[in-house]
Amino acid sequence: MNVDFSALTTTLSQHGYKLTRQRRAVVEVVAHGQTRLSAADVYAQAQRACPDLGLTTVYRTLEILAELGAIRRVHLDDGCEGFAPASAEHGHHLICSNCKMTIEFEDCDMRKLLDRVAARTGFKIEQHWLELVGRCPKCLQKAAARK
Amino acid sequence: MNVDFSALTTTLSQHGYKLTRQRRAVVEVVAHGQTRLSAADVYAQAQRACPDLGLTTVYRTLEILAELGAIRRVHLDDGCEGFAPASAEHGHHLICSNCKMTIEFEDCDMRKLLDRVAARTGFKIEQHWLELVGRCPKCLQKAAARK
DNA sequence: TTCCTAATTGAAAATCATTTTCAATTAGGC
DNA sequence: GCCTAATTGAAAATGATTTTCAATTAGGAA
Repeated sequence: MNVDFSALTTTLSQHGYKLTRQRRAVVEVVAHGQTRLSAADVYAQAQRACPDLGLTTVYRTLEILAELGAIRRVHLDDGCEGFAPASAEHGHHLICSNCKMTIEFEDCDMRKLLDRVAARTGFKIEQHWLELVGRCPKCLQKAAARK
Repeated sequence: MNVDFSALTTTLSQHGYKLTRQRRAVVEVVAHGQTRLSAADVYAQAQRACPDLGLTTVYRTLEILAELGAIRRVHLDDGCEGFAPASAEHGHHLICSNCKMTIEFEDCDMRKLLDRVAARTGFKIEQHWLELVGRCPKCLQKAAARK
């Protein structure tokens, strides 16, 4: 489920990025992330390990990680951008609306739908963006225990 | 494909909203929209018919229309929020990455996928966000004619 | 190990999209 | 026509994000 810290730093290196303390701190947070995180979330957490980390660097690093495919942008209902770990080349996210826990899933299996819509509209479909929102097992349990 | 201006103003009325000149101008743009539009897009167009329209009112009106289900929020890759007409209770949008022309489609038919992911993860899935991006027939034709 | 330099940093400033404030205006019910 | 709650928009505020630029540093080369 999680992406590997070490694989990630290697990827950064291979793409010509220097491995600064700040970048390592950000990658650490992202690699162990179980929830979708905003830049502010990442900053708050990474700053504990790296107190001289600036928010600007968080934004920059997240941008690079997204470009490298290590994280994926997810839509947040409060307006700001979120990121979630991406271990798969092609995947989507399922997010708990309560605790924000995030799970990646790969097999969206949309071939049929895409073909159908394409055939009907004449479009050539190049991308699809899918995000699922619901309640995770834990939050469901909590809600049940509350009744 | 388009939502009806008149049905929209009636809906607004029925929900207790006054039909101001400004709101009419916004609804006019939205009702005839063939593309996904940002607030700024709507403002630029609606202002022609209603020169004393303020951007604030555009935002407010779009918000109301979204709440009433007349338009739907779509994800824009440039960061700001977009809106697209919604004539169906439940639908999604297909957007041309070139000209931004937007088509709504209803039959996302995701039952199977949702059930599969739910079964695997233990989540109770409540919402799904789906958006397709590609090239519309017109832009495809242009690109072909260019070769 | 040391040196060097291009890459990187972050505080401050800037930018951008959006929301709030509040006095002035107005839609529409009576 | 009157009245009032709803609505307006310019200005200000807000919050997320990006840019600027002098200072710092990662890591390759010697």
